[in-house]
Formats: sequence, C-alpha cells, structure tokens
Amino acid sequence: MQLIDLYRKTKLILKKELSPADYLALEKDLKFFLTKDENFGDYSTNLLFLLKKIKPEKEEVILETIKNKFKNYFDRIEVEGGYLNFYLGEKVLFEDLREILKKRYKFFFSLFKKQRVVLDYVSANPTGPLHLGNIRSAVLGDSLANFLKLLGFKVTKEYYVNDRGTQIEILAKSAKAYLNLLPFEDEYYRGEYLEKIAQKYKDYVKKEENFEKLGKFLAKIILEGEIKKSLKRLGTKFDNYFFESSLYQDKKLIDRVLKIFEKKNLLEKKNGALILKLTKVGENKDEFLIRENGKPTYFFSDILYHYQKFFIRKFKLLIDIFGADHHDHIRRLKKTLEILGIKEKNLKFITYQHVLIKRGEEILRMSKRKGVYITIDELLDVLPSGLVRFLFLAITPDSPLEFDLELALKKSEENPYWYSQYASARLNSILEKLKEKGYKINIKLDPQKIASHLIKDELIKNLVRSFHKFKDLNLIIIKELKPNLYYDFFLNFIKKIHYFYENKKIIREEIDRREVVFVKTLRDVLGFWFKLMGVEPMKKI
RNA sequence: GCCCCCAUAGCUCAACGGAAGAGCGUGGCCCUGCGGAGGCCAAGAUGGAGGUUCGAUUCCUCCUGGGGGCACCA
Repeated sequence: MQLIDLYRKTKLILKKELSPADYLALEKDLKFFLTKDENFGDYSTNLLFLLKKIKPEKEEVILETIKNKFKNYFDRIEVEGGYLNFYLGEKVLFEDLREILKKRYKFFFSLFKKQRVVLDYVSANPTGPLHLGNIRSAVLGDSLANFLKLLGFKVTKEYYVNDRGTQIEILAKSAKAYLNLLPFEDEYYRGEYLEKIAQKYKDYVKKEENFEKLGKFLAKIILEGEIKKSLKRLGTKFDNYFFESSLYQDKKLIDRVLKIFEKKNLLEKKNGALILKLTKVGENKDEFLIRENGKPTYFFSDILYHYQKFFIRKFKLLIDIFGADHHDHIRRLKKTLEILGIKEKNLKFITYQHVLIKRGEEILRMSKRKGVYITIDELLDVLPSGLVRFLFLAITPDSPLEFDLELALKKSEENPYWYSQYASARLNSILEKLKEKGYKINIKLDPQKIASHLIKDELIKNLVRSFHKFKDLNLIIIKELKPNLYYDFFLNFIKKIHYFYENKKIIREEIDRREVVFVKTLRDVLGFWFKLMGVEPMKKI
C-alpha cells in the first residue's frame, strides 16, 4: 500500500458515499501526503477538514469505512489534530523487506509509466569550457533522469549544441584575433583555452575565411576537448548530442513550421527579415525568425528543435533545464510551441538561479567573453565530484546558489557529504570485519523467514519504512520536478543508519546470520541511493 | 518602465496549501563494545502590512531589501 494507492482507494470509497456534486467538490482539494514528522504516522490526509466543510454528517461513516478497509495495511489509523494519520503496518513493511531481499535494488523500480521523454540540459554554448552554473544543470538533469527511469520512463539525455549563429562566428573571429589576424573587440571570447586552440590549428584558422565554417570547426574542438572532458570528470554522460546546424538540413521541417504560422497570420516580412508577431497573441514583443542578413535566429532554431523532438522524434514529454536568465525567452517559446500544437503538459521547463562563486568575501563574476571563470576542472582538482554534486543537489533550483570555495574546502571534513559517506563506510566495515573473521557474508536464506524475524526489530523496521516511502517520494519528485526533495530524505535515512549502527551490535559472541543479510542489503540500498545522485559510495574513508 | 527568482535559527540552506526541519556554530550527556568523521538532549527562525482559506513559509495585493532578464546574442 503506497501513498498513491491509498489516495486512489479512498477516492473510490468517497465516490460511493457522497453525491456526485459533493464528491467533486471534495476531490478537487483532497490531498494525501507524507508526514514530515514520523511521530504523526507515515501518511496523512486533509480529508476530514474537507468533510467537515462539505458533508459533516457523513464523517463518521466514512471514517469507519476507511478504518475498516485499510486495517490490514496500517497498525493504526488515527484522527490527530484534525488530520487523519496512517501508521504503516508491520505486515506491509514485512512484505517490503521480503521483496527487497529477493529483488534487491530492483525493488525500487515501479514501471507504470512508459512514455518516452527527452531531457535537454547543460547544453552550454561550445565557445568555452563549462563553468559552475553548468554543473547545476548537470546535477539536476542527471538525477531527474534517474528518478524518471525508476518510474519506467524511457529517458533520452540530450545536449543541444549551438554550433551556428553569431556567437559561433565571433568564436572564429576570436581565434583569428589570437593569431593577430584581426584586432580584438569587446564581444570576442578570451581565454587560455582559445589561444591554445588557435595556435594548435593555426594553419586552418589563418586560411579559412568563412567564419561560420571556421566557428563550427572550433566549436567541435571545444566540445570534444573541453566540454566532454569536464562532463566525464563530473560523471555526466549524455545519450545524444544534437547539433543546431542539423535543423537547417531539413527543409521540410522548416516549411512545415512556417506554414502553420502563416496560416495563423503571424508572420511579417520586413527588409528581408521574417518576424513572428507574438504581440498578436498577447506577448510583449515580437521575435525575429530570420534576420535581415538572411540568417535564422536562435529563437527560430529553438522552435524547430522542439517541434522536431515532439512531432518528428515523437517524444511525449520534453523537459528542458535552463538558467534563470532565459525565463523571458522560455515564456515566449512556450507560447509559440503551444501555437504549434504542443500542449503545456507535454512541455516542462525547469529554470535554476545563478551560481555565485565566492572566494571568502570576494564574489567572482562569471563572464565567458572576459575570460573570467571558475571551471569545473579547477573545482574538481580540489573537491571530489560527489561532494560537489551533493552540495548542488541540496538546494532548490529557485534559489541562487552561493558557492564559497574556501568554505567548501575548509568544511570538507564536516559536511553532510562525509557524514553520509561515513555511514557507507561503517556498514562496509561490519561486513569486512566479518570476512576477516572467516565469516561468509553471502548467505542464502529464505527471504520469507528472515524478513518475518527481522521486522520485529524496531531499528530494522524503521529503516524498512524508508525503503517503502522512497517510492512515494519518487513520484513527488517527478511531479514537482524537484530532485532536491531527495536530499532531505536521504540525510534522514543516513541518520537512521548511524542510529542503527550505534544501537545494534551485529558482531557479537553469537552472530545472527539474518542480521548479516540485512546489513548487506542495507549497504546495497544505500549504494544504490547514492548513485541516484551520481555519487559513488565509499567503502572506506 | 515591464517580467522572473529570492528574503525562514548566529551562519548556510529544507519544507508537493497541511503539524516549521537539517548541517555548521553554541551548551550539556554518552567510549572495558562492529570506524567518536558517531549517538542522545537543549536553546534558537518564517522581512513588513493586508487578503483568500478549516489551515499560509507556500496563493493574491501592496511595501522594503537582494539577484537576474527585457538584442536581428545564445
């Protein structure tokens, strides 16, 4: 009995007991949620608040029906402070434990969604190395992908490469400037990386007069040599790199999209430019699709890209992760895509606020053009990637992330990352010690029997409770698209493990083999849960 | 001027309209025991004024203070 099942089954009861009108009024606001405080049970609902308002005379009979219907799944179902609280029953937890002993990490997969979803993230311009802001995108995207997969979604992780357009031409000019073939201008890219590349490929950089072609070449070098290397160090692996330039090889795609706008009378030609009249649908400004110089804009590419994902490649859900500076662009893009027939529910945009890097009191601004940045590599030279991921995942995308390099280094021995790794090391150490004593830890025992014994232990039961509620949380994370909710849950679990370790002596005179099996399972679950964040669990610290 | 995000404990941050939680720091307690990088206990917070609601950190309005955006850049 998961939260969602309780919710659905309760609704069936209500449907039977209430008139259609009352049911609809109540169902609209009905909520089941995980209690924040486990002293108030595991699940809770606002049902009684709503009933009091809508149909108070039914309260008693409905309450009795619920209590009766679910008594096998919950030890207690209590009215407390006006809430209706459900305390997960030993029988449910016993079954969870039994299943997890059988299926191990596969227990956490609930495969009831089958949609294909494409997740577009990082997608930094291939004009320079990745910076800390891109990590935020990577961490969000990777973990979301993992949570989606647990629910059965078929996930494609995609990096959209802006390998054409004005900035790519600027990149080409910047390289030429480093070879003194052009004077530097303000908007040019700077940095050691570019100087090196210009030198390395100086014959070609000198010779190639087509900026677009040269820029595309350089972009590829940067993508391969800088960006992919950093991503690998960070532990992010994309399924696909999609090149913006490839969109323009598909004339049919372009025609198709333009035809729709034309039919809706949203296009305007002016001095050779093509303008999408978004002001006609209530936007505050129009968007250029084609510039006066005949070249398509980023906005046009973005339209084509999303149209292509949805209608040509047939993804049912498009999720994009953007920096918050794109919010205005996103609003207009969303509106445009709706005109093209992509519904809001098939289109999710996550924006994250800036990452500010501090070095003590000094705030370091990131500017690619000026060549001031903290790169991922610089950061990963001094901190493990897992720790960086951990710190980044903890914070909601809506808040700016203030990252103090000095503090991160100084505190590296007393932060939640090490606290969590320490739990992993402790569990592992129990198993190692047993091995040293010549004890076999790969024990095959009947899961049914072990589980029914172990679940009597309150410490163990409490850990199994987390196993159970992980699945509920997974659904919430995807519904809200907020993987940072996982962070709190995870730390809570870590705390339970330390408590377990302190209070349950596994290695005694008489070792209980069933407990050894549990410790091994616990270690495996913890490892699996670490990996959902892209963090490698440590066997020792 | 218009748009987006933020303001919670001394500090850094959580909280799907549901009972405000962590970490660090502070004060106590716990090592004849699997790793004390630990466990237990305590003090301590929703920027201001209204509104909606059974219930508001969460939604709405206004105010104050931060950050970001309003290109034929991406």
